[in-house]
Amino acid sequence: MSEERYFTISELANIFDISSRTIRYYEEMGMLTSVTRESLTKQRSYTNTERRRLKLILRGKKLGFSLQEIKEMIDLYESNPEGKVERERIIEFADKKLKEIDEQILQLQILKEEILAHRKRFLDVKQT
Amino acid sequence: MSEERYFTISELANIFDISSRTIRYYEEMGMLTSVTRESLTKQRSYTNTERRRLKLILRGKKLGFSLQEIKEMIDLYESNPEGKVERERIIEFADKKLKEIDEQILQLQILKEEILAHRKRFLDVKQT
DNA sequence: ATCTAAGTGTACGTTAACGTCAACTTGGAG
DNA sequence: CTCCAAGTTGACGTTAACGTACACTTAGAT
Repeated sequence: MSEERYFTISELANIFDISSRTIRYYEEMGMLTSVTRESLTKQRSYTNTERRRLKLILRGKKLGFSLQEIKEMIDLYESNPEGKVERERIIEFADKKLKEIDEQILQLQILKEEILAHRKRFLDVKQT
Repeated sequence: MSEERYFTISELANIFDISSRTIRYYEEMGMLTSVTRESLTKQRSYTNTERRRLKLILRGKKLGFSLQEIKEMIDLYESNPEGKVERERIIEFADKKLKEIDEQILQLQILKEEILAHRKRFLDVKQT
């Protein structure tokens, strides 16, 4: 399953419709790690793994999370916890995030209802 | 039903756990209108209507919308459309927002599933 | 009337998340 | 080898959404 497909920075940028600068910025922030092939080259190269990470980051952004929050999630997501304490910390964090997400979904549903109600009021008014 | 309860700026700030500066900023942006009582006083006074608006704004923020987006929604929400064209524009806007919200809910559910799966993996590992 | 906590306008400061520009370096087509 | 589009590293610019500081003004308890 090891597809050794490599992406240049502008390829990734095009795929996700963002700028190269943005990708470099994410790397600068430690949210992305480019695979500089054997340090022979100075240009960045990305694998499918990075592609997926980028997708994760962008989804997080769309959902209103800050880059810092996203970084925290990804870091935990990819950490390999040694002891029991570490694992418990992760579980705890996950539960916290799940609660936040549920709350967010709930709020979105409320907003949705309100917009629907509002929309209906305008449909009802057939004549001025 | 006309409860003539008035709020000072810091009362509202305390209620929503934000700063007075933030409220003034929202007003400056045209998202909030203080009721300066008969222009006798120079201090702001808010009614329950403004309280609700503020709640709307803060919910929007929590959901990742920018103040500009929230302003657009509120403006449309409170506009009294004259003609048919105006009403249609509002319906259209509402439908667009509803789609966005549904998409956002979907993305949140996906994220939720991923976190749950990840969480499960750590629960499964009982012994190191 | 007075005093003080709360409010006001004005203005400059701050942080996140990039945009933009300049002065190079790199790599692949011809 | 030669070129040039694409990439790189700084560094400074920008915008949204407030924070903060200052020099007043206002309101309400005493």
